[in-house]
Amino acid sequence: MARRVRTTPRKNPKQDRSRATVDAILEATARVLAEVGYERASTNRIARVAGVSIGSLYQYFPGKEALVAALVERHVDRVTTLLDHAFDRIEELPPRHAARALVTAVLSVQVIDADLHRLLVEQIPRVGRLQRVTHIERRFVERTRGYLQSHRRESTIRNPDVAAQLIIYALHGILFGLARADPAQLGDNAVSDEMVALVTRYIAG
Amino acid sequence: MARRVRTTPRKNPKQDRSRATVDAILEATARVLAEVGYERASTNRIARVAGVSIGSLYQYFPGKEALVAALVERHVDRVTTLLDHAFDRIEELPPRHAARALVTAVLSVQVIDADLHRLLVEQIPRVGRLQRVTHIERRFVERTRGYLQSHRRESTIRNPDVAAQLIIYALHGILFGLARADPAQLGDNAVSDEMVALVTRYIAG
Amino acid sequence: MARRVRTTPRKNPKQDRSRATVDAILEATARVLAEVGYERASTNRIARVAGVSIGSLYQYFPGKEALVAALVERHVDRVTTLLDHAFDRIEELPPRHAARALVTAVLSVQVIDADLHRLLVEQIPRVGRLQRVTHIERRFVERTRGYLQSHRRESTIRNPDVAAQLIIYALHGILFGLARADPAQLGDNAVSDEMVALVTRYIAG
Amino acid sequence: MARRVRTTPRKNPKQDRSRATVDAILEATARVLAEVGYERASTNRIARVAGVSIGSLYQYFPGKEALVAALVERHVDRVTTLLDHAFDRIEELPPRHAARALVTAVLSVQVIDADLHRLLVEQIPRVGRLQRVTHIERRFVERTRGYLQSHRRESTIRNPDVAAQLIIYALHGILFGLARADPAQLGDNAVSDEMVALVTRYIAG
DNA sequence: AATGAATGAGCCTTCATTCAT
DNA sequence: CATGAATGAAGGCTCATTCAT
Repeated sequence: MARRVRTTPRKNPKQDRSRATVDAILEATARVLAEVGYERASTNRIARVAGVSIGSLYQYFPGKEALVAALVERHVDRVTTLLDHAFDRIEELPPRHAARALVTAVLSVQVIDADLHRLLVEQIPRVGRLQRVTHIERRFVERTRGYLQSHRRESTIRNPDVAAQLIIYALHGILFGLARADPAQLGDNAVSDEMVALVTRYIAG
Repeated sequence: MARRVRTTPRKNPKQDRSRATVDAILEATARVLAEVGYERASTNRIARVAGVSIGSLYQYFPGKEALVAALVERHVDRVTTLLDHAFDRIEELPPRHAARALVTAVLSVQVIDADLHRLLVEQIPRVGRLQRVTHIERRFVERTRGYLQSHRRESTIRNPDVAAQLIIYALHGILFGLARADPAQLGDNAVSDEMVALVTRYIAG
Repeated sequence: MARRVRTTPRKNPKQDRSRATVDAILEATARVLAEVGYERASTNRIARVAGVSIGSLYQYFPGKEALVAALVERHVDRVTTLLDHAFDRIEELPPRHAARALVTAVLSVQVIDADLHRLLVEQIPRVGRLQRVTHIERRFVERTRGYLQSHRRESTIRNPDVAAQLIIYALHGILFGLARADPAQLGDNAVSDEMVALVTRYIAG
Repeated sequence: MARRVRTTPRKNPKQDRSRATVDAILEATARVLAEVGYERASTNRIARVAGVSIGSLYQYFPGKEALVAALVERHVDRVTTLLDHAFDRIEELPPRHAARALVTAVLSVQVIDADLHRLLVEQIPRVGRLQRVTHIERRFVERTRGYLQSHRRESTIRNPDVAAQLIIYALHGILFGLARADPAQLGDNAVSDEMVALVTRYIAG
């Protein structure tokens, strides 16, 4: 179904000049992706937007997939970091407050780079190893399960495995559903309060 | 940003032979889309798979986008019909039971044509008018809001507008989250029960 | 050392129009090859010279190698036919006269398409299956050995295996040596007489 | 037809380090040429194999053709030297023995650098001044003619001009014919004896 | 209507070559 | 002198689309 194509960078930039080039290329990739989508994003276009020759682009990345893969990598790293810190705090809280912290954490993913995140999740064909985007999700699920397990006594949840998935997928779905329907709502307190209510009633019944 | 291209069928098949041709083409489109993705699905390939000459294909569809659009159209129609019937029944039920009926309805979307649905939602670049896929979602939200409003007295929901969105997006997210993570769970009763619990506690909390 | 690339034609021309296209392409391939050599012969250039779009070229041939392979095929077929007829006659002759007939046959290869033959033998990188050019040579050797064996009694040759190779390679070498140094000599009777002498003394010495 | 490109080295290595660099580059050129052929031999690749930066390569050679030209030059020089010494001895011999000495000399070309020789003769596009490879051949012919002329009395040859060409081209052809068909035979005494017989009968017939 | 040959814009990619460091 | 980042012309190839038959 999919030819395997190398998606790892070709060389690690050693000099400052090259690092700048690589950055410009990735920045341009994100922009072009946002503007015209994966399909219509061509390496030539990306190079042009980056203000870099097509040759330079290929010096560092073996193709379009690699560009996106690098972008994903970077984004996943950032989000994972953010997320782990958030959960370190949540761990200590009782369900009532954990729910709000959780919702806040999920919403904050948008903050890092809202457009990019949607882009990467929605627009990228799920070819091969790009699935790393779902890594974030798995990690969210993992930590949520951990929480539900250790707070079993204070919670109505009897099946942490399933519940953790439902919670995360639900929040994720809400996030993107709202983004699709009307992004403005994402900043609305009434909305986040309602999200908190949804989760609170579920886990603290 | 996007060339406007005609995406409506060129002619309505009046004769049976034509209808058969059109069907073969759409079927082939779905298959090829599933096999290689939108980007690498070529009209020539689709024509070949359909056992039809490329010329004939263009006789009925003005281009690749139109093929996908027609596929979407067909799918949306089917799902919408299914959905409307489901909601006609839900309307009558009290929140406790409505929750289960709703979950069932949402899960049944998968039943119609699981792969196609995911395909259309995930893989199709959001170019222009393909957003019609989200039509289904909007309709679900609409009817859910209707339900919440008319059953306000029996429910804890105070903000039907927001709540309807959360519920639908949440269920949608769960549907696809599970499909991504482990499709087998979709048939698991423990899972659907938990989904029901999530919704029930929220609206009948 | 060499990526394997398909070198067989993509489709067999069914209509007259396509046959004409294929012919034009092959003719152009030969011309371009002669003009600029294999390395600098680009598919785009060939298409241009053929008065055909690059797309058409790729409709029939998957790449440069395939073009040359087709050319080789055609040439080899022609030469092989010519050669077999010549040997049918030689078979009957005593060594003295066989030598002249052989020299004539070898020289006649030039007649079919002198430039093309040199081109194919000399200029084509010996990638993979292009070695079919040497098919001609092997066949010449084969039939010469057959002759030497069946005429053993009238000849001084004791080792037909080696001798057949020497004779053919020698004549081949002379052919191309003269062509390189001064093609005009190829039509000179003094030269062909001397070639006959060389072979005659060797086998009927 | 061919852009004129400088093919002479840019500077003469004066220091030992430079000479080592140049040698490494030429060695790498030969290796890469043998591995992937002229067409796919890139200067970057050669530089990498030579363990030298691409910049350094261009410090000494103005381009790819120059690399090959230098290689040719070196090879031609070596072979010419070898050949001249051989002929100095042949000059003194009567035809019977001269034939063997000649065959030995021709075969010894292979010894110097068999692969390289074939490479240079066969694979190098006949662009422009690379024809210098044929220089060797011309020189062989020259000296053979000289021999035939001065030994006219002991020989059956009446036309030294033509005969010299035939002999050299024949031996050359045999050399490469055998190399193509089965290189192992090149070391076989039965084969060299037969080559001697071919020449002996011709000139001393 | 159906066919499929032909088209050519445009994408991906390589590689000889330059030049600032 | 050496380095290697950067360049961009040019080639290979695909594929949406048209149109003569």
